[in-house]
Amino acid sequence: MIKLLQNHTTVKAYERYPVYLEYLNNIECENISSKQIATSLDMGEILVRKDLAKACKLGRPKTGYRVKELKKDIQTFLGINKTHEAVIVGYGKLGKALYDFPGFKTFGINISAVFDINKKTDDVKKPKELKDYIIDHDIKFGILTVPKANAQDICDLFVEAGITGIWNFTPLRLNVPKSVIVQNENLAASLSLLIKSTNEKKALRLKS
Amino acid sequence: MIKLLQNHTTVKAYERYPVYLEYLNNIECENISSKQIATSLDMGEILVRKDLAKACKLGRPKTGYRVKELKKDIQTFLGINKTHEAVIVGYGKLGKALYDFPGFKTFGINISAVFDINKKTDDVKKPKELKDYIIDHDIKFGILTVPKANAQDICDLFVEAGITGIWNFTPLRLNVPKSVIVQNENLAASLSLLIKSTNEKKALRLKS
DNA sequence: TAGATTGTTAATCGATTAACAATC
DNA sequence: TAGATTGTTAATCGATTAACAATC
Repeated sequence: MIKLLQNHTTVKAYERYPVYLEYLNNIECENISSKQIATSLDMGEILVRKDLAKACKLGRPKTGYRVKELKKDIQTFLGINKTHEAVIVGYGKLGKALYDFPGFKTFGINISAVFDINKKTDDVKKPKELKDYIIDHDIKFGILTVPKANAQDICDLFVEAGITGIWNFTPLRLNVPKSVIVQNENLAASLSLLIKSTNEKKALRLKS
Repeated sequence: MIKLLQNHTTVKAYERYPVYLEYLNNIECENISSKQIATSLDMGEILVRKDLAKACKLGRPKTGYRVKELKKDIQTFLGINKTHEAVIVGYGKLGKALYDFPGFKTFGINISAVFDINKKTDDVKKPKELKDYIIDHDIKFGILTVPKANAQDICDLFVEAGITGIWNFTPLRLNVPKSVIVQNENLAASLSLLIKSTNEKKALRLKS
């Protein structure tokens, strides 16, 4: 079996890199130590050092990391130093909100086109054009914000057309070949975690 | 130090329960085995059994779990069997999209009011009313979809007014007392993970 | 040199999986 | 009874943390 993520860097770890990047983008200084980063982000100092070691070669004793180079290294590491074309399918409220998501620019994603069954404006294309469009424009990323009932159908079109990464905002677990990556944006799971954590904390407070 | 999540159930585990629930809501049968669930969701059978064991008491050899009871047990376990009041602050595109998020209903969250600096419609309230509103209506959850620059200020209002759970859609790491739970919805991290995974898979394919 | 900070190796911790006994 | 499935105890695996040597 192909092991997708190497170097013992786990999924969870990868989610930390954008956090580092966001932090680094908002500081002024030229150099920074792992301790400073860790303190600011409320993380373990050694963990930060280990993460950074995977993404960059530098890091000098006594002075720390050069902020400018570090940012560039993390960007390269994440593969966001080049532009990737993407489409959004499902141009309801969530699709519209995502269209303006500033993160796309930060991460080198360009929204090439949006698709929806209802042609709401001139810029919105029909799903029947989707497959050809993806192939013609060599799109690699698809963002899925359609109703659950249509999710698998659109997903199949994505796969047939050669898309390799799907950002799935529907609650449906998509059926895809192993070569396609699906990132499930599970808002429901996230919300449920918030509720559960809050309840548990309340319970603990009542107990103590 | 207070240990927030007990019973060796980790954060990651809690995100699986809504997935089980979603799955159970979409099947017809009366009974289901851990093996069936595991196969359908592409998970480990034993993991499913362990998860379910934490949420419910039943589970009968040979027949499996009663779907109806199992759903109820998971709902109780997640604390979504009662309604919680919430407010959304920041009524831009994302805020509007979230307002219609069907998950709120599923998880017993009622959006009591929305706030924005710009009074876009009659229903949108001004942030200066926020604190009093939260106190008067005993709101416990705040959903934060304002620009990053205003995030900490609104967060502080949340805390002062007694909100205990914040769903944070801004990229800012909020500063809160230990008694308040923040669930960061890190879209940027998620997107970056998708890009990274896709790149790695591509690299692996080229290599092999 | 002394002190600060990195990076690596070993230890710990926790989550997942495997093995298996219990039960219908 | 035999077979299927649960639930528990032990083993494995991987991620985080601790300890410490290396370096400026």
